[in-house]
Amino acid sequence: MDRPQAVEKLVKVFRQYGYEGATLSRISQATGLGKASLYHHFPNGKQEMAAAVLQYVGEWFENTILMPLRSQEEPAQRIRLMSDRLRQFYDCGRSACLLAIFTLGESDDLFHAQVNQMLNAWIDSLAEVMVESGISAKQARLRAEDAVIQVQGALVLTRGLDDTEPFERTLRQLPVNLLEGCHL
Amino acid sequence: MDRPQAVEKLVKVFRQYGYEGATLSRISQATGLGKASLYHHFPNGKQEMAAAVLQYVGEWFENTILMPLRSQEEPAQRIRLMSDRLRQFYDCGRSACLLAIFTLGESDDLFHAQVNQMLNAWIDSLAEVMVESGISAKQARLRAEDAVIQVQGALVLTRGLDDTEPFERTLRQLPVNLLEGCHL
DNA sequence: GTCTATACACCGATAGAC
DNA sequence: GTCTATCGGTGTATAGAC
Repeated sequence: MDRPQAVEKLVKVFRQYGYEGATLSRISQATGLGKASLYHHFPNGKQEMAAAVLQYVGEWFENTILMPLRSQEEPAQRIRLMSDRLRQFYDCGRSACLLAIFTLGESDDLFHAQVNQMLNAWIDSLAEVMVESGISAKQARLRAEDAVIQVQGALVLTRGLDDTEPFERTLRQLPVNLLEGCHL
Repeated sequence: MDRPQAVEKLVKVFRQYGYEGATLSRISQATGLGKASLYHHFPNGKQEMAAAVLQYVGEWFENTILMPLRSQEEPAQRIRLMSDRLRQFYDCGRSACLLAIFTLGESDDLFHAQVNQMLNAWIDSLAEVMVESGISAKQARLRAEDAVIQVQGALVLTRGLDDTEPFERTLRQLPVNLLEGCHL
Protein backbone atom coordinates (compact mmCIF):
# COMPACT_ATOMS: atom_id res chain seq x y z
CA MET A 1 0.00 0.00 0.00
CA ASP A 2 1.60 3.27 -1.10
CA ARG A 3 0.58 6.73 -0.04
CA PRO A 4 -1.64 7.60 -3.04
CA GLN A 5 -3.66 4.44 -2.51
CA ALA A 6 -4.03 5.26 1.15
CA VAL A 7 -5.20 8.80 0.39
CA GLU A 8 -8.01 7.50 -1.79
CA LYS A 9 -9.31 5.49 1.13
CA LEU A 10 -8.91 8.45 3.45
CA VAL A 11 -11.10 10.60 1.24
CA LYS A 12 -14.05 8.34 1.84
CA VAL A 13 -13.61 8.37 5.60
CA PHE A 14 -13.32 12.16 5.89
CA ARG A 15 -16.29 12.67 3.57
CA GLN A 16 -18.48 10.32 5.56
CA TYR A 17 -17.52 11.29 9.10
CA GLY A 18 -16.07 14.80 8.94
CA TYR A 19 -12.73 15.81 10.43
CA GLU A 20 -13.44 15.08 14.08
CA GLY A 21 -15.38 11.92 13.27
CA ALA A 22 -12.60 10.52 11.10
CA THR A 23 -10.83 8.68 13.90
CA LEU A 24 -7.59 6.79 13.43
CA SER A 25 -9.47 3.59 14.20
CA ARG A 26 -11.88 4.15 11.32
CA ILE A 27 -9.03 5.24 9.08
CA SER A 28 -7.04 2.18 10.08
CA GLN A 29 -9.96 -0.06 9.27
CA ALA A 30 -10.71 1.65 5.96
CA THR A 31 -7.12 1.45 4.75
CA GLY A 32 -6.23 -1.90 6.27
CA LEU A 33 -3.15 -0.27 7.76
CA GLY A 34 -2.26 -0.23 11.45
CA LYS A 35 -2.11 3.12 13.21
CA ALA A 36 1.69 3.01 13.31
CA SER A 37 1.81 2.36 9.56
CA LEU A 38 -0.31 5.41 8.95
CA TYR A 39 2.32 7.48 10.74
CA HIS A 40 4.92 6.09 8.38
CA HIS A 41 3.05 7.64 5.43
CA PHE A 42 1.84 10.71 7.32
CA PRO A 43 4.45 11.63 9.97
CA ASN A 44 2.37 14.59 11.18
CA GLY A 45 -0.62 12.42 11.86
CA LYS A 46 -4.25 13.14 11.28
CA GLN A 47 -3.71 16.76 10.33
CA GLU A 48 -1.38 15.69 7.53
CA MET A 49 -3.86 13.02 6.42
CA ALA A 50 -6.58 15.63 6.09
CA ALA A 51 -4.23 17.97 4.26
CA ALA A 52 -3.29 15.17 1.85
CA VAL A 53 -6.96 14.43 1.28
CA LEU A 54 -7.68 18.08 0.53
CA GLN A 55 -4.76 18.31 -1.88
CA TYR A 56 -5.72 15.07 -3.62
CA VAL A 57 -9.31 16.16 -4.02
CA GLY A 58 -8.17 19.59 -5.18
CA GLU A 59 -6.06 18.07 -7.95
CA TRP A 60 -8.74 15.60 -8.91
CA PHE A 61 -11.27 18.41 -9.04
CA GLU A 62 -8.96 20.54 -11.15
CA ASN A 63 -8.07 17.75 -13.59
CA THR A 64 -11.41 16.02 -13.85
CA ILE A 65 -14.14 18.55 -13.21
CA LEU A 66 -12.67 21.89 -14.17
CA MET A 67 -10.64 20.67 -17.16
CA PRO A 68 -13.71 20.14 -19.36
CA LEU A 69 -14.60 23.78 -18.74
CA ARG A 70 -11.44 24.82 -20.59
CA SER A 71 -11.88 22.48 -23.54
CA GLN A 72 -12.63 23.51 -27.14
CA GLU A 73 -16.23 22.34 -26.98
CA GLU A 74 -19.08 24.80 -27.19
CA PRO A 75 -19.94 26.41 -23.83
CA ALA A 76 -23.13 24.45 -23.17
CA GLN A 77 -21.34 21.20 -23.87
CA ARG A 78 -18.54 22.17 -21.46
CA ILE A 79 -21.05 22.75 -18.69
CA ARG A 80 -22.69 19.42 -19.43
CA LEU A 81 -19.34 17.68 -19.22
CA MET A 82 -18.70 19.28 -15.84
CA SER A 83 -22.12 18.17 -14.66
CA ASP A 84 -21.42 14.59 -15.70
CA ARG A 85 -18.20 14.59 -13.74
CA LEU A 86 -19.91 16.14 -10.73
CA ARG A 87 -22.53 13.42 -10.78
CA GLN A 88 -19.77 10.85 -10.68
CA PHE A 89 -17.74 12.68 -8.06
CA TYR A 90 -20.65 13.11 -5.66
CA ASP A 91 -22.24 9.72 -6.38
CA CYS A 92 -25.48 11.29 -7.61
CA GLY A 93 -25.49 13.52 -4.54
CA ARG A 94 -25.13 10.77 -1.96
CA SER A 95 -21.58 11.71 -0.97
CA ALA A 96 -20.96 14.95 0.92
CA CYS A 97 -18.55 17.66 -0.20
CA LEU A 98 -15.28 17.99 1.68
CA LEU A 99 -15.30 21.74 1.14
CA ALA A 100 -18.54 21.99 3.10
CA ILE A 101 -17.40 19.53 5.75
CA PHE A 102 -14.10 21.24 6.38
CA THR A 103 -15.77 24.55 7.23
CA LEU A 104 -16.82 22.96 10.55
CA GLY A 105 -15.06 22.75 13.88
CA GLU A 106 -11.31 22.34 14.05
CA SER A 107 -10.86 21.70 10.35
CA ASP A 108 -12.20 25.19 9.58
CA ASP A 109 -9.30 26.77 11.48
CA LEU A 110 -6.81 24.45 9.81
CA PHE A 111 -7.99 24.50 6.20
CA HIS A 112 -10.07 27.61 5.68
CA ALA A 113 -7.54 29.12 3.26
CA GLN A 114 -7.44 26.05 1.02
CA VAL A 115 -11.23 25.72 0.98
CA ASN A 116 -11.57 29.36 0.06
CA GLN A 117 -9.06 28.96 -2.75
CA MET A 118 -10.70 25.84 -4.16
CA LEU A 119 -14.14 27.43 -4.18
CA ASN A 120 -12.73 30.46 -5.98
CA ALA A 121 -10.97 28.26 -8.52
CA TRP A 122 -14.27 26.59 -9.30
CA ILE A 123 -16.10 29.90 -9.59
CA ASP A 124 -13.38 31.43 -11.75
CA SER A 125 -13.40 28.50 -14.15
CA LEU A 126 -17.16 28.69 -14.53
CA ALA A 127 -17.10 32.44 -15.00
CA GLU A 128 -14.49 32.14 -17.72
CA VAL A 129 -16.82 29.97 -19.80
CA MET A 130 -19.53 32.58 -19.54
CA VAL A 131 -17.24 35.46 -20.37
CA GLU A 132 -16.28 33.60 -23.54
CA SER A 133 -19.99 33.33 -24.26
CA GLY A 134 -20.37 37.09 -24.14
CA ILE A 135 -21.54 37.59 -20.57
CA SER A 136 -20.04 40.46 -18.62
CA ALA A 137 -17.39 39.57 -16.06
CA LYS A 138 -19.58 40.80 -13.23
CA GLN A 139 -22.63 38.84 -14.35
CA ALA A 140 -20.49 35.78 -15.02
CA ARG A 141 -19.14 35.82 -11.48
CA LEU A 142 -22.65 36.06 -10.03
CA ARG A 143 -23.96 33.21 -12.14
CA ALA A 144 -20.91 31.09 -11.34
CA GLU A 145 -21.47 31.63 -7.64
CA ASP A 146 -25.10 30.68 -8.09
CA ALA A 147 -24.07 27.46 -9.80
CA VAL A 148 -21.80 26.49 -6.92
CA ILE A 149 -24.57 27.43 -4.50
CA GLN A 150 -26.99 25.18 -6.34
CA VAL A 151 -24.65 22.21 -6.42
CA GLN A 152 -23.80 22.54 -2.73
CA GLY A 153 -27.41 23.06 -1.72
CA ALA A 154 -28.57 20.16 -3.86
CA LEU A 155 -26.08 17.93 -2.06
CA VAL A 156 -27.57 18.90 1.29
CA LEU A 157 -31.14 18.37 0.14
CA THR A 158 -30.45 15.10 -1.64
CA ARG A 159 -28.69 13.70 1.40
CA GLY A 160 -31.31 15.03 3.80
CA LEU A 161 -34.26 13.71 1.81
CA ASP A 162 -32.47 10.51 0.80
CA ASP A 163 -33.51 11.19 -2.76
CA THR A 164 -31.07 11.77 -5.59
CA GLU A 165 -33.63 13.55 -7.73
CA PRO A 166 -32.94 17.12 -6.50
CA PHE A 167 -29.25 16.69 -7.25
CA GLU A 168 -29.88 15.20 -10.69
CA ARG A 169 -32.34 17.92 -11.55
CA THR A 170 -29.97 20.65 -10.39
CA LEU A 171 -27.20 19.28 -12.61
CA ARG A 172 -29.54 19.13 -15.60
CA GLN A 173 -30.53 22.75 -15.05
CA LEU A 174 -26.98 24.06 -14.78
CA PRO A 175 -26.36 24.71 -18.52
CA VAL A 176 -29.60 26.66 -18.80
CA ASN A 177 -29.03 28.68 -15.65
CA LEU A 178 -25.47 29.55 -16.56
CA LEU A 179 -25.90 30.34 -20.25
CA GLU A 180 -29.41 31.78 -20.33
CA GLY A 181 -29.58 34.60 -22.83
CA CYS A 182 -26.53 33.46 -24.80
CA HIS A 183 -26.77 32.23 -28.38
CA LEU A 184 -26.68 28.48 -27.78
CA MET B 1 -29.82 27.08 34.88
CA ASP B 2 -32.86 25.17 33.64
CA ARG B 3 -32.98 22.85 30.69
CA PRO B 4 -34.33 25.30 28.07
CA GLN B 5 -31.53 27.72 28.85
CA ALA B 6 -28.99 24.92 28.55
CA VAL B 7 -30.43 23.83 25.21
CA GLU B 8 -29.94 27.29 23.75
CA LYS B 9 -26.26 27.09 24.60
CA LEU B 10 -26.05 23.58 23.20
CA VAL B 11 -27.37 24.73 19.84
CA LYS B 12 -24.36 26.96 19.34
CA VAL B 13 -21.90 24.20 20.20
CA PHE B 14 -23.44 21.62 17.87
CA ARG B 15 -23.72 24.14 15.05
CA GLN B 16 -20.10 25.16 15.35
CA TYR B 17 -18.46 21.79 15.90
CA GLY B 18 -20.85 19.17 14.53
CA TYR B 19 -22.02 16.12 16.44
CA GLU B 20 -18.68 14.40 16.97
CA GLY B 21 -16.86 17.68 17.60
CA ALA B 22 -19.35 18.79 20.24
CA THR B 23 -17.50 17.26 23.18
CA LEU B 24 -18.80 17.31 26.75
CA SER B 25 -15.87 19.52 27.66
CA ARG B 26 -16.92 22.16 25.13
CA ILE B 27 -20.55 21.78 26.13
CA SER B 28 -19.61 22.07 29.78
CA GLN B 29 -17.66 25.24 29.08
CA ALA B 30 -20.39 26.76 26.91
CA THR B 31 -23.13 26.15 29.46
CA GLY B 32 -21.08 26.75 32.59
CA LEU B 33 -22.36 23.43 33.92
CA GLY B 34 -20.17 20.56 35.08
CA LYS B 35 -20.37 17.32 33.16
CA ALA B 36 -22.30 15.64 35.95
CA SER B 37 -24.84 18.47 35.96
CA LEU B 38 -25.41 17.96 32.27
CA TYR B 39 -26.42 14.38 33.01
CA HIS B 40 -28.97 15.69 35.48
CA HIS B 41 -30.75 17.54 32.65
CA PHE B 42 -30.01 14.97 29.96
CA PRO B 43 -29.88 11.50 31.57
CA ASN B 44 -29.13 9.81 28.26
CA GLY B 45 -26.09 11.95 27.67
CA LYS B 46 -24.86 13.48 24.48
CA GLN B 47 -27.37 11.73 22.28
CA GLU B 48 -30.22 13.24 24.28
CA MET B 49 -28.56 16.65 24.16
CA ALA B 50 -28.42 16.49 20.37
CA ALA B 51 -32.02 15.30 20.21
CA ALA B 52 -33.09 18.20 22.45
CA VAL B 53 -31.20 20.61 20.22
CA LEU B 54 -32.89 19.25 17.12
CA GLN B 55 -36.33 19.48 18.72
CA TYR B 56 -35.69 23.00 19.98
CA VAL B 57 -34.49 24.17 16.58
CA GLY B 58 -37.41 22.42 14.91
CA GLU B 59 -39.90 24.29 17.05
CA TRP B 60 -38.08 27.58 16.67
CA PHE B 61 -37.99 27.05 12.91
CA GLU B 62 -41.67 26.22 12.83
CA ASN B 63 -42.73 29.16 15.01
CA THR B 64 -40.37 31.81 13.73
CA ILE B 65 -39.50 31.04 10.14
CA LEU B 66 -42.42 29.04 8.78
CA MET B 67 -45.16 30.94 10.64
CA PRO B 68 -44.84 34.06 8.46
CA LEU B 69 -45.46 31.84 5.43
CA ARG B 70 -48.95 31.10 6.74
CA SER B 71 -49.85 34.71 7.57
CA GLN B 72 -52.46 36.82 5.80
CA GLU B 73 -49.90 38.99 4.03
CA GLU B 74 -49.54 38.86 0.29
CA PRO B 75 -47.33 36.00 -0.91
CA ALA B 76 -44.28 38.09 -1.80
CA GLN B 77 -44.37 39.73 1.59
CA ARG B 78 -44.58 36.34 3.31
CA ILE B 79 -41.46 35.18 1.50
CA ARG B 80 -39.68 38.39 2.47
CA LEU B 81 -40.62 37.85 6.10
CA MET B 82 -39.21 34.34 5.97
CA SER B 83 -36.02 35.65 4.43
CA ASP B 84 -35.63 38.21 7.22
CA ARG B 85 -35.98 35.50 9.83
CA LEU B 86 -33.55 33.26 7.97
CA ARG B 87 -30.98 36.05 7.92
CA GLN B 88 -31.32 36.35 11.67
CA PHE B 89 -31.33 32.60 12.27
CA TYR B 90 -28.17 31.96 10.23
CA ASP B 91 -26.40 35.16 11.26
CA CYS B 92 -26.18 36.43 7.68
CA GLY B 93 -24.91 33.03 6.63
CA ARG B 94 -22.07 32.78 9.12
CA SER B 95 -23.69 30.03 11.19
CA ALA B 96 -24.04 26.56 9.73
CA CYS B 97 -27.32 24.65 9.46
CA LEU B 98 -27.89 21.78 11.87
CA LEU B 99 -29.87 19.91 9.24
CA ALA B 100 -26.79 19.83 7.03
CA ILE B 101 -24.45 19.03 9.91
CA PHE B 102 -26.53 16.15 11.21
CA THR B 103 -26.41 14.31 7.89
CA LEU B 104 -22.77 13.47 8.69
CA GLY B 105 -21.23 10.58 10.57
CA GLU B 106 -22.98 9.11 13.57
CA SER B 107 -25.62 11.81 13.79
CA ASP B 108 -26.93 10.81 10.36
CA ASP B 109 -27.81 7.35 11.64
CA LEU B 110 -29.37 8.80 14.78
CA PHE B 111 -31.36 11.71 13.37
CA HIS B 112 -31.93 11.07 9.69
CA ALA B 113 -35.69 10.73 10.12
CA GLN B 114 -36.05 14.03 11.96
CA VAL B 115 -33.89 15.89 9.46
CA ASN B 116 -35.92 14.47 6.60
CA GLN B 117 -39.15 15.54 8.28
CA MET B 118 -37.95 19.07 8.99
CA LEU B 119 -36.77 19.61 5.43
CA ASN B 120 -40.12 18.40 4.14
CA ALA B 121 -41.98 20.70 6.50
CA TRP B 122 -40.02 23.62 5.16
CA ILE B 123 -40.62 22.62 1.54
CA ASP B 124 -44.33 22.01 2.16
CA SER B 125 -44.80 25.41 3.77
CA LEU B 126 -43.10 27.14 0.88
CA ALA B 127 -45.07 25.18 -1.68
CA GLU B 128 -48.34 26.10 0.01
CA VAL B 129 -47.64 29.80 -0.51
CA MET B 130 -47.07 29.22 -4.20
CA VAL B 131 -50.15 27.07 -4.63
CA GLU B 132 -52.16 29.92 -3.13
CA SER B 133 -50.54 32.15 -5.73
CA GLY B 134 -51.86 29.99 -8.54
CA ILE B 135 -48.86 27.78 -9.20
CA SER B 136 -49.50 24.07 -9.77
CA ALA B 137 -48.72 21.76 -6.89
CA LYS B 138 -46.02 20.03 -8.88
CA GLN B 139 -44.33 23.26 -9.92
CA ALA B 140 -44.66 24.64 -6.39
CA ARG B 141 -42.87 21.65 -4.92
CA LEU B 142 -40.01 22.01 -7.40
CA ARG B 143 -39.60 25.71 -6.71
CA ALA B 144 -39.78 25.15 -2.98
CA GLU B 145 -37.04 22.54 -3.20
CA ASP B 146 -34.97 24.98 -5.25
CA ALA B 147 -35.40 27.62 -2.57
CA VAL B 148 -34.15 25.29 0.15
CA ILE B 149 -31.29 24.27 -2.13
CA GLN B 150 -30.34 27.89 -2.62
CA VAL B 151 -30.42 28.73 1.07
CA GLN B 152 -28.36 25.69 2.00
CA GLY B 153 -25.88 26.22 -0.80
CA ALA B 154 -25.55 29.90 0.01
CA LEU B 155 -24.67 28.96 3.58
CA VAL B 156 -21.85 26.74 2.33
CA LEU B 157 -20.50 29.35 -0.05
CA THR B 158 -20.77 32.24 2.39
CA ARG B 159 -18.95 30.28 5.05
CA GLY B 160 -16.35 28.96 2.62
CA LEU B 161 -15.62 32.34 1.09
CA ASP B 162 -15.94 34.18 4.38
CA ASP B 163 -18.24 36.64 2.67
CA THR B 164 -21.88 37.17 3.62
CA GLU B 165 -22.77 38.65 0.25
CA PRO B 166 -23.78 35.37 -1.48
CA PHE B 167 -26.15 34.56 1.36
CA GLU B 168 -27.64 38.06 1.41
CA ARG B 169 -28.09 38.06 -2.34
CA THR B 170 -29.71 34.64 -2.30
CA LEU B 171 -32.23 35.76 0.30
CA ARG B 172 -33.05 38.88 -1.71
CA GLN B 173 -33.65 36.76 -4.81
CA LEU B 174 -35.96 34.28 -3.09
CA PRO B 175 -39.26 36.16 -3.63
CA VAL B 176 -38.51 36.55 -7.33
CA ASN B 177 -37.42 32.97 -7.84
CA LEU B 178 -40.40 31.55 -6.00
CA LEU B 179 -43.16 33.75 -7.39
CA GLU B 180 -41.90 34.43 -10.91
CA GLY B 181 -44.82 34.55 -13.31
CA CYS B 182 -47.42 35.27 -10.64
CA HIS B 183 -49.35 38.53 -10.50
CA LEU B 184 -47.38 40.29 -7.79
C1' DG C 1 -29.30 20.92 41.05
C1' DT C 2 -24.51 21.22 41.22
C1' DC C 3 -20.30 19.60 42.49
C1' DT C 4 -15.64 16.50 42.98
C1' DA C 5 -13.88 12.33 42.04
C1' DT C 6 -13.54 8.56 39.31
C1' DA C 7 -14.36 4.58 35.85
C1' DC C 8 -13.21 2.83 31.60
C1' DA C 9 -12.96 3.13 26.58
C1' DC C 10 -11.00 5.42 22.92
C1' DC C 11 -8.31 9.28 21.13
C1' DG C 12 -3.94 10.70 18.60
C1' DA C 13 0.70 9.57 18.76
C1' DT C 14 5.32 7.00 19.59
C1' DA C 15 8.86 3.20 20.48
C1' DG C 16 11.00 -0.42 18.76
C1' DA C 17 10.95 -5.30 16.76
C1' DC C 18 10.76 -7.58 12.35
C1' DG D 1 6.78 -0.73 5.39
C1' DT D 2 4.12 -3.01 8.73
C1' DC D 3 3.46 -4.69 13.02
C1' DT D 4 2.50 -5.15 18.52
C1' DA D 5 2.67 -2.76 22.51
C1' DT D 6 2.17 1.20 24.93
C1' DC D 7 1.97 6.20 26.28
C1' DG D 8 -0.49 10.35 28.08
C1' DG D 9 -4.62 12.64 27.31
C1' DT D 10 -9.38 13.06 26.54
C1' DG D 11 -13.89 11.01 25.47
C1' DT D 12 -18.56 9.70 27.57
C1' DA D 13 -20.62 8.34 31.56
C1' DT D 14 -21.42 7.38 36.79
C1' DA D 15 -21.17 7.46 42.01
C1' DG D 16 -22.04 9.87 45.74
C1' DA D 17 -21.42 14.15 48.76
C1' DC D 18 -23.55 18.60 49.55
